[in-house]
Amino acid sequence: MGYSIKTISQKSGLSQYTLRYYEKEGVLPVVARDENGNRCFHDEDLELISLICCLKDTGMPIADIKQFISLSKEGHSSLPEQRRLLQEHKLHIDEKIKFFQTFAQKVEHKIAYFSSLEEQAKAESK
Amino acid sequence: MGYSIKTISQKSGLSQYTLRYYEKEGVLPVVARDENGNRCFHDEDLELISLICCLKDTGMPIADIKQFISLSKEGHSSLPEQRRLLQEHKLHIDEKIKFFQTFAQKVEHKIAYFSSLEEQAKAESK
DNA sequence: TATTGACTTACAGTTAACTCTAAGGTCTAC
DNA sequence: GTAGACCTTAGAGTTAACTGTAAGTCAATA
Repeated sequence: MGYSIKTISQKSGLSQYTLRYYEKEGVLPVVARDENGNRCFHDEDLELISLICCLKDTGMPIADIKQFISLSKEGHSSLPEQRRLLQEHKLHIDEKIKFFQTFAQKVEHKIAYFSSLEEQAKAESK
Repeated sequence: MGYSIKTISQKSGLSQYTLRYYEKEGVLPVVARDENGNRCFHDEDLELISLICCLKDTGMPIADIKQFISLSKEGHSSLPEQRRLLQEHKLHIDEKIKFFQTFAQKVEHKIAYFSSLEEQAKAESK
Protein backbone atom coordinates (compact mmCIF):
# COMPACT_ATOMS: atom_id res chain seq x y z
CA MET A 1 0.00 0.00 0.00
CA GLY A 2 2.20 2.80 -1.30
CA TYR A 3 5.91 3.15 -1.90
CA SER A 4 8.53 4.64 0.40
CA ILE A 5 10.70 7.52 -0.76
CA LYS A 6 13.60 5.08 -1.07
CA THR A 7 11.68 2.88 -3.49
CA ILE A 8 10.56 5.85 -5.56
CA SER A 9 14.08 7.20 -5.60
CA GLN A 10 15.27 3.89 -7.04
CA LYS A 11 12.42 3.63 -9.53
CA SER A 12 12.65 7.22 -10.75
CA GLY A 13 16.39 7.77 -10.62
CA LEU A 14 15.86 10.97 -8.62
CA SER A 15 17.62 11.21 -5.27
CA GLN A 16 15.58 11.33 -2.06
CA TYR A 17 16.85 14.87 -1.62
CA THR A 18 15.53 15.82 -5.02
CA LEU A 19 12.14 14.22 -4.41
CA ARG A 20 11.71 16.14 -1.16
CA TYR A 21 12.97 19.30 -2.81
CA TYR A 22 10.50 18.86 -5.68
CA GLU A 23 7.61 18.42 -3.29
CA LYS A 24 8.65 21.43 -1.24
CA GLU A 25 8.96 23.54 -4.40
CA GLY A 26 5.63 22.38 -5.80
CA VAL A 27 7.23 20.55 -8.71
CA LEU A 28 5.53 17.46 -7.31
CA PRO A 29 2.04 17.74 -5.87
CA VAL A 30 1.87 17.13 -2.11
CA VAL A 31 2.51 13.44 -1.44
CA ALA A 32 0.26 11.36 0.83
CA ARG A 33 1.62 10.33 4.24
CA ASP A 34 1.27 7.15 6.26
CA GLU A 35 0.36 6.99 9.96
CA ASN A 36 3.94 7.94 10.92
CA GLY A 37 4.06 10.99 8.72
CA ASN A 38 6.29 9.27 6.18
CA ARG A 39 5.70 9.88 2.48
CA CYS A 40 3.59 7.22 0.85
CA PHE A 41 3.83 7.37 -2.95
CA HIS A 42 1.34 5.71 -5.29
CA ASP A 43 1.37 4.62 -8.91
CA GLU A 44 -0.16 7.91 -10.06
CA ASP A 45 2.72 9.74 -8.36
CA LEU A 46 5.21 7.54 -10.14
CA GLU A 47 3.51 8.24 -13.45
CA LEU A 48 3.56 11.96 -12.81
CA ILE A 49 7.22 11.80 -11.78
CA SER A 50 7.96 10.08 -15.06
CA LEU A 51 6.28 12.93 -16.96
CA ILE A 52 8.12 15.49 -14.85
CA CYS A 53 11.45 13.83 -15.63
CA CYS A 54 10.52 13.80 -19.30
CA LEU A 55 9.79 17.54 -19.23
CA LYS A 56 12.90 18.30 -17.22
CA ASP A 57 15.20 16.16 -19.36
CA THR A 58 13.94 17.87 -22.50
CA GLY A 59 14.90 21.21 -21.05
CA MET A 60 11.83 22.56 -19.29
CA PRO A 61 12.92 24.62 -16.25
CA ILE A 62 11.45 23.37 -13.01
CA ALA A 63 9.64 26.70 -12.50
CA ASP A 64 7.64 25.90 -15.65
CA ILE A 65 7.04 22.31 -14.55
CA LYS A 66 5.74 23.69 -11.28
CA GLN A 67 3.28 25.87 -13.15
CA PHE A 68 2.14 22.90 -15.21
CA ILE A 69 1.66 20.76 -12.11
CA SER A 70 -0.22 23.49 -10.27
CA LEU A 71 -2.69 23.58 -13.17
CA SER A 72 -3.32 19.87 -12.86
CA LYS A 73 -4.65 20.48 -9.36
CA GLU A 74 -7.34 22.75 -10.75
CA GLY A 75 -9.23 20.01 -12.53
CA HIS A 76 -11.00 20.02 -15.87
CA SER A 77 -11.17 23.78 -16.39
CA SER A 78 -7.41 23.96 -16.77
CA LEU A 79 -7.11 21.15 -19.33
CA PRO A 80 -6.84 23.47 -22.36
CA GLU A 81 -4.13 25.50 -20.66
CA GLN A 82 -2.24 22.35 -19.70
CA ARG A 83 -2.48 21.13 -23.26
CA ARG A 84 -1.29 24.48 -24.57
CA LEU A 85 1.79 24.35 -22.33
CA LEU A 86 2.61 20.85 -23.51
CA GLN A 87 2.15 21.80 -27.14
CA GLU A 88 4.43 24.76 -26.69
CA HIS A 89 7.04 22.54 -25.09
CA LYS A 90 6.64 20.00 -27.88
CA LEU A 91 7.60 22.72 -30.38
CA HIS A 92 10.61 23.41 -28.22
CA ILE A 93 11.67 19.78 -28.29
CA ASP A 94 11.22 19.55 -32.06
CA GLU A 95 13.35 22.64 -32.53
CA LYS A 96 16.00 21.18 -30.30
CA ILE A 97 16.04 17.95 -32.27
CA LYS A 98 16.65 19.89 -35.49
CA PHE A 99 19.28 21.97 -33.79
CA PHE A 100 21.03 18.89 -32.47
CA GLN A 101 20.94 17.21 -35.87
CA THR A 102 22.56 20.26 -37.45
CA PHE A 103 25.22 20.30 -34.77
CA ALA A 104 25.81 16.58 -35.04
CA GLN A 105 26.65 17.22 -38.69
CA LYS A 106 28.90 20.10 -37.79
CA VAL A 107 30.78 17.98 -35.29
CA GLU A 108 31.03 15.21 -37.86
CA HIS A 109 32.59 17.61 -40.35
CA LYS A 110 35.03 18.71 -37.72
CA ILE A 111 35.94 15.10 -37.04
CA ALA A 112 36.54 14.52 -40.76
CA TYR A 113 38.69 17.62 -40.83
CA PHE A 114 40.78 16.37 -37.93
CA SER A 115 41.18 13.01 -39.65
CA SER A 116 42.45 14.69 -42.79
CA LEU A 117 44.93 16.74 -40.76
CA GLU A 118 46.15 13.57 -39.11
CA GLU A 119 46.64 11.88 -42.48
CA GLN A 120 48.54 14.90 -43.69
CA ALA A 121 50.80 14.91 -40.63
CA LYS A 122 51.45 11.21 -41.10
CA ALA A 123 52.35 11.72 -44.77
CA GLU A 124 54.72 14.56 -43.92
CA SER A 125 56.51 12.60 -41.23
CA LYS A 126 57.45 9.87 -43.73
CA MET B 1 42.01 44.41 -38.73
CA GLY B 2 40.19 42.50 -36.02
CA TYR B 3 36.82 42.77 -34.31
CA SER B 4 36.02 44.43 -31.00
CA ILE B 5 34.42 42.48 -28.18
CA LYS B 6 31.14 44.28 -28.91
CA THR B 7 31.12 43.08 -32.50
CA ILE B 8 31.95 39.53 -31.52
CA SER B 9 29.28 39.62 -28.85
CA GLN B 10 26.74 40.58 -31.52
CA LYS B 11 28.01 38.03 -34.03
CA SER B 12 28.22 35.15 -31.56
CA GLY B 13 25.22 35.88 -29.36
CA LEU B 14 27.43 35.58 -26.27
CA SER B 15 27.50 38.56 -23.91
CA GLN B 16 30.68 40.54 -23.44
CA TYR B 17 30.72 39.24 -19.86
CA THR B 18 30.61 35.70 -21.12
CA LEU B 19 33.34 36.23 -23.70
CA ARG B 20 35.67 37.66 -21.05
CA TYR B 21 34.71 34.90 -18.65
CA TYR B 22 35.42 32.26 -21.30
CA GLU B 23 38.83 33.71 -22.02
CA LYS B 24 39.69 33.92 -18.34
CA GLU B 25 38.57 30.33 -17.80
CA GLY B 26 40.47 29.02 -20.79
CA VAL B 27 37.30 28.11 -22.69
CA LEU B 28 38.57 30.50 -25.33
CA PRO B 29 42.28 30.65 -26.13
CA VAL B 30 43.92 33.95 -25.18
CA VAL B 31 42.69 36.65 -27.55
CA ALA B 32 45.06 39.07 -29.31
CA ARG B 33 45.15 42.71 -28.13
CA ASP B 34 45.50 45.97 -30.01
CA GLU B 35 47.90 48.78 -29.09
CA ASN B 36 45.51 49.94 -26.34
CA GLY B 37 45.25 46.55 -24.72
CA ASN B 38 41.74 45.97 -26.05
CA ARG B 39 40.75 42.54 -27.31
CA CYS B 40 41.12 42.18 -31.04
CA PHE B 41 39.27 39.11 -32.35
CA HIS B 42 39.91 37.55 -35.74
CA ASP B 43 37.98 35.27 -38.04
CA GLU B 44 39.63 32.17 -36.61
CA ASP B 45 38.43 33.22 -33.17
CA LEU B 46 34.93 33.64 -34.51
CA GLU B 47 35.09 30.20 -36.05
CA LEU B 48 36.33 28.67 -32.83
CA ILE B 49 33.60 30.47 -30.86
CA SER B 50 31.05 29.00 -33.20
CA LEU B 51 32.41 25.50 -32.49
CA ILE B 52 32.45 26.23 -28.77
CA CYS B 53 28.81 27.34 -28.88
CA CYS B 54 27.94 24.22 -30.80
CA LEU B 55 29.59 22.03 -28.15
CA LYS B 56 28.03 23.99 -25.32
CA ASP B 57 24.56 24.03 -26.81
CA THR B 58 24.67 20.29 -27.33
CA GLY B 59 25.37 19.83 -23.66
CA MET B 60 29.14 19.74 -23.28
CA PRO B 61 30.13 21.26 -19.93
CA ILE B 62 32.51 24.18 -20.25
CA ALA B 63 35.14 22.30 -18.25
CA ASP B 64 35.23 19.74 -21.07
CA ILE B 65 35.30 22.44 -23.74
CA LYS B 66 38.22 23.97 -21.92
CA GLN B 67 40.07 20.66 -22.07
CA PHE B 68 39.35 20.38 -25.78
CA ILE B 69 40.59 23.91 -26.44
CA SER B 70 43.74 23.40 -24.39
CA LEU B 71 44.55 20.42 -26.62
CA SER B 72 44.26 22.55 -29.74
CA LYS B 73 47.12 24.67 -28.44
CA GLU B 74 49.38 21.63 -28.41
CA GLY B 75 49.47 21.28 -32.18
CA HIS B 76 49.52 18.18 -34.33
CA SER B 77 50.37 15.63 -31.67
CA SER B 78 47.05 16.16 -29.97
CA LEU B 79 44.91 15.77 -33.09
CA PRO B 80 43.93 12.14 -32.37
CA GLU B 81 42.90 13.05 -28.83
CA GLN B 82 40.89 16.02 -30.06
CA ARG B 83 39.20 13.81 -32.59
CA ARG B 84 38.47 11.22 -29.91
CA LEU B 85 36.80 13.83 -27.70
CA LEU B 86 34.65 15.04 -30.58
CA GLN B 87 33.67 11.50 -31.51
CA GLU B 88 32.70 10.80 -27.94
CA HIS B 89 30.62 13.93 -27.87
CA LYS B 90 29.03 13.03 -31.20
CA LEU B 91 27.79 9.78 -29.62
CA HIS B 92 26.38 11.86 -26.82
CA ILE B 93 24.49 14.09 -29.23
CA ASP B 94 23.12 11.11 -31.15
CA GLU B 95 21.87 9.58 -27.92
CA LYS B 96 20.26 12.83 -26.97
CA ILE B 97 18.48 13.07 -30.30
CA LYS B 98 17.00 9.59 -29.80
CA PHE B 99 16.05 10.46 -26.26
CA PHE B 100 14.37 13.67 -27.37
CA GLN B 101 12.48 11.88 -30.11
CA THR B 102 11.14 9.37 -27.60
CA PHE B 103 10.11 12.16 -25.29
CA ALA B 104 8.54 14.16 -28.09
CA GLN B 105 6.31 11.13 -28.68
CA LYS B 106 5.53 10.84 -25.00
CA VAL B 107 4.53 14.48 -24.81
CA GLU B 108 2.44 14.05 -27.95
CA HIS B 109 0.59 11.15 -26.37
CA LYS B 110 -0.04 13.26 -23.31
CA ILE B 111 -1.41 16.04 -25.51
CA ALA B 112 -3.75 13.59 -27.21
CA TYR B 113 -4.86 12.37 -23.80
CA PHE B 114 -5.64 15.91 -22.67
CA SER B 115 -7.59 16.51 -25.87
CA SER B 116 -9.69 13.44 -25.25
CA LEU B 117 -10.37 14.56 -21.67
CA GLU B 118 -11.45 17.94 -22.97
CA GLU B 119 -13.82 16.33 -25.46
CA GLN B 120 -15.25 14.22 -22.71
CA ALA B 121 -15.78 17.22 -20.45
CA LYS B 122 -17.46 19.09 -23.30
CA ALA B 123 -19.78 16.15 -23.98
CA GLU B 124 -20.71 15.87 -20.33
CA SER B 125 -21.51 19.56 -19.97
CA LYS B 126 -24.09 19.36 -22.80
C1' DT C 1 39.50 70.70 -22.09
C1' DA C 2 35.86 68.20 -20.60
C1' DT C 3 32.82 64.70 -21.41
C1' DT C 4 31.25 60.59 -23.64
C1' DG C 5 31.64 55.90 -24.79
C1' DA C 6 34.03 51.72 -25.32
C1' DC C 7 37.09 49.21 -23.37
C1' DT C 8 40.00 47.11 -19.27
C1' DT C 9 40.54 44.48 -14.58
C1' DA C 10 39.45 42.19 -10.16
C1' DC C 11 36.17 40.54 -7.69
C1' DA C 12 31.47 40.19 -5.74
C1' DG C 13 26.72 38.69 -6.53
C1' DT C 14 23.13 35.82 -8.72
C1' DT C 15 20.46 31.89 -10.35
C1' DA C 16 18.93 27.21 -10.87
C1' DA C 17 18.99 22.98 -9.21
C1' DC C 18 20.25 20.40 -6.25
C1' DT C 19 22.90 18.27 -2.04
C1' DC C 20 24.07 17.90 2.49
C1' DT C 21 23.85 18.43 7.66
C1' DA C 22 21.91 18.40 12.13
C1' DA C 23 18.64 17.06 15.14
C1' DG C 24 15.18 14.27 15.89
C1' DG C 25 11.02 10.50 15.54
C1' DT C 26 9.58 5.51 14.83
C1' DC C 27 9.91 0.68 14.05
C1' DT C 28 12.14 -3.91 14.08
C1' DA C 29 15.54 -7.41 15.53
C1' DC C 30 18.48 -9.11 18.87
C1' DG D 1 16.44 -1.68 25.98
C1' DT D 2 19.32 -0.55 22.58
C1' DA D 3 21.34 -0.67 17.91
C1' DG D 4 20.38 0.05 13.28
C1' DA D 5 17.61 1.25 9.42
C1' DC D 6 14.38 4.07 7.93
C1' DC D 7 12.04 8.29 7.87
C1' DT D 8 11.14 13.55 9.10
C1' DT D 9 12.24 18.87 9.01
C1' DA D 10 14.65 23.37 8.54
C1' DG D 11 18.06 25.43 6.78
C1' DA D 12 22.90 25.79 5.15
C1' DG D 13 26.23 24.69 1.49
C1' DT D 14 27.60 23.55 -3.29
C1' DT D 15 28.22 23.79 -8.28
C1' DA D 16 28.10 25.57 -12.90
C1' DA D 17 27.67 29.25 -15.54
C1' DC D 18 27.19 33.34 -15.79
C1' DT D 19 26.21 38.52 -14.58
C1' DG D 20 27.05 42.71 -12.55
C1' DT D 21 29.85 46.43 -10.13
C1' DA D 22 33.57 49.55 -9.24
C1' DA D 23 37.41 51.80 -10.55
C1' DG D 24 40.30 52.94 -14.05
C1' DT D 25 42.46 53.68 -19.18
C1' DC D 26 42.13 55.61 -23.61
C1' DA D 27 40.53 58.04 -27.93
C1' DA D 28 37.31 60.77 -30.26
C1' DT D 29 34.35 64.56 -30.16
C1' DA D 30 31.63 69.20 -28.57
